Amino acid sequence: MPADRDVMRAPKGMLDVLPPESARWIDVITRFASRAERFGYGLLLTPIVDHYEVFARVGATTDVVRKQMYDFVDRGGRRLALRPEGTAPVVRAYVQHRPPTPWKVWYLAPNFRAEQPQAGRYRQHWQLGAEVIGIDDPDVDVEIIELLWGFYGELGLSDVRLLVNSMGDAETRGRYREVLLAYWRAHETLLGAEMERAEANPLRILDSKRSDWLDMLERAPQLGEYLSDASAAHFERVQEGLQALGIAFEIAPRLVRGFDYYTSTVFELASGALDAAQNAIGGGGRYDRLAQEMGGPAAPSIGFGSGIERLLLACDAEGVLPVPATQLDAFVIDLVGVADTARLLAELRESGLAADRAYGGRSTKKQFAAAGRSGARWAVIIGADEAKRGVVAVKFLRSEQPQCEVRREEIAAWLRTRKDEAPT
RNA sequence: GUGGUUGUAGCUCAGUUGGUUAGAGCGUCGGCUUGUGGUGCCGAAGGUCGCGGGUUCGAGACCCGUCAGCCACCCCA
Repeated sequence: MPADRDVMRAPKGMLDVLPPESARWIDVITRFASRAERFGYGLLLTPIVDHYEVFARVGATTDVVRKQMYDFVDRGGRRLALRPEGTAPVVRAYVQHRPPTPWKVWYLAPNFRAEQPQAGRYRQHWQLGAEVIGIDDPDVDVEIIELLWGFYGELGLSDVRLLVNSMGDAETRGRYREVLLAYWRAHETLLGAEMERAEANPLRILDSKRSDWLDMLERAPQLGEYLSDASAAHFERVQEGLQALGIAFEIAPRLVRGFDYYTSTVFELASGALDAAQNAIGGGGRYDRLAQEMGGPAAPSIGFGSGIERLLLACDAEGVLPVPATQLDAFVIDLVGVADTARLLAELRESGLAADRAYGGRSTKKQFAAAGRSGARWAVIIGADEAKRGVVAVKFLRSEQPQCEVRREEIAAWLRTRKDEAPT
């Protein structure tokens, strides 16, 4: 049996998010939810586990599926897996329920991948994402990128690069694959042990970060040259749409991304403030055949995922989205142990004010210290003398205004009025 | 999964060529006569030196293993 100290802690590569840091999560999630709803997307909630096959369909050469999945057999003998990525469950839900298209949904969900953890790379990480199922209009590609791009702007991020590319359709990819494979074979010496990987999935080598391959990669044949007329036209319209909205992008010919299901438009948003290898804060693309591959109707689709942990690292690096200051309005201080404290506190809270107190019969001094630490705007003091006269004392904790008295029955309304007048 | 690096109180870190009861700052708690916070002064709690083994008369310091964080590859958000 392992010792408590080894086991009474979050599993490797997984995080606890404590207050006050967690307040930033509320902030990020709320902004995304509000923006997505404004764009006409509705929240989709799917189970945290799905049948193994749902993810297996994502692709046989997709690493996330092949060697990073947390899968298990449940008590009914079903093979299930913790969700390793966000798109497959959405498409599965589409295939199952057949909602009218275009089906526009957003989601917030944890993903699980058993990889080697690092800062910005966790075994459980949370993604905010959006998908549009059942339409291949390039305007949708533009909209989905705009949804994500503008979200980063709303968070205050400015050092973000948008990389776009087109993977083409199945036929172009097949042709390109062969060309690329021939090219890798010509560089077999340089590839060495990685030649096996190159044979299995020639595209995967393209976005390698190895410096000794840089020259070889730059000279490699480019996918763009092999695009069909239809694919090229689609990609062209996406670029025009982005330009029309003033969204700055770069074409990244070697951007191929790690999921087999991608076709046509793919994109990635990289934070320039993160110099680590984990600088991709969001990414996605088209997957025009996935619904069919899951046994559903033809439903060309596009979507993206954005990792919350990385997003927050990028915010830290840019010095934006600080931990929000406390929102506490009032701190109730009980100087004489009167029974009214709980009642007064309840009144304030029920009237919509954020209010708190100290516990355990602390001394006056300690209660004021706690009030100061809490960041509350006012201390509402119940003393023997005041209670006798039917009033409470109000002290301003964030300014030098003199302390005043307010009638006991009016205190909630009194604080509400002042809170609404000057919300600081 | 591969390679590298780090690991001392809740947090950030000291800890001299291995040598007695392991330190500081911040934070927490308490006190400075019990009705007024943020500053000040005093005090306290809090550490199996990540864990296990080894070398040694003696290990927080050295060696091996292991776990965890971090970095690169890989992959990706």
